[in-house]
Amino acid sequence: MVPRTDPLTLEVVELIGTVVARYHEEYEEAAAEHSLTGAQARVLGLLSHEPMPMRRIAQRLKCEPSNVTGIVDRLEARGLVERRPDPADRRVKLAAPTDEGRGTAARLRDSLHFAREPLAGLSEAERTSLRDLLRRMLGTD
Amino acid sequence: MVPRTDPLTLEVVELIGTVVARYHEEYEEAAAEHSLTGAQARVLGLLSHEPMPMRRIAQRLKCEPSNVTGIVDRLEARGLVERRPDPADRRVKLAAPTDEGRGTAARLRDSLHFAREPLAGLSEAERTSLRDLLRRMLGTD
DNA sequence: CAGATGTTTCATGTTGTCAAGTAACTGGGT
DNA sequence: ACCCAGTTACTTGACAACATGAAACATCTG
Repeated sequence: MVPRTDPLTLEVVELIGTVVARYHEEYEEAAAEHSLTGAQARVLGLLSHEPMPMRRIAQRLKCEPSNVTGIVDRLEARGLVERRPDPADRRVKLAAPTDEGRGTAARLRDSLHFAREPLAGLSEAERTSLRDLLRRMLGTD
Repeated sequence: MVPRTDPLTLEVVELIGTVVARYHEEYEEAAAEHSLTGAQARVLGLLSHEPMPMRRIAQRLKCEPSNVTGIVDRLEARGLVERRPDPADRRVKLAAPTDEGRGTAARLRDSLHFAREPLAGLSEAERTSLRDLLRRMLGTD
């Protein structure tokens, strides 16, 4: 019943685990530099692309909507995000970044060095190859 | 000031973000199947390799030692882990998995499908290539 | 003995779930 | 057109887990 996993696959899995760990570390660190928690940074990053209803944020974060209420509350209290009515549906509240929120999101993105610097060590051909392999792994092809 | 990032690199970074998200999802899901939280599963996994002092667990998890106290408390309350004195230093408590804890850890590892199934779609040459690229990215070479 | 180290406890804040409540939309049936 | 039942969006409240920081305690080290 135990799936047979050859050493090569195991090594790749372990490498991915390391990538995941490092990515998280750097993400939290970058968020902390802007006095944000990881969850707050993720939401702000989402909203900086486009405003969206609370419900949609919850779907993206894969958590309960009631949880999003609190996170947006805290972002709103700090003036980084605001709630707007949705003209098409009065039940809906659209969360949108303020100007300051947009600025913070941009600075946050820039301080997210991960994978950008390490990737610089790879040639363009290698990066293309890495992209294709990751795509296939994720079934994004 | 903004580091120039070509579209290819950006895409790779985004793909890695997706990998990270999916990895976490599956990890939490696998943990939940055994009625564990993510943090508890991580600690149990750590200890299943070898017992270690609380302090070391905190270093591995990159959190405060006082946090580990609570996580190990909950694992101990469920009979998955026990605290033993360290014969060499009476201040230290070694956390070690019980037999049941070892079993749970093993079942947990087996239910961690991530990357194993997706990787099956790659040929051996491709997996080797992916391994080498990840190694170089991580500076593990 | 003085200082450093390992663990716990306490206070506090954030994230997460679930259940209940309110407001607003939707699709019948009359 | 109207109303009503059911659904959907969001919030609130209770509660558990996770996380930090400060303070307490026992123990080690020089």
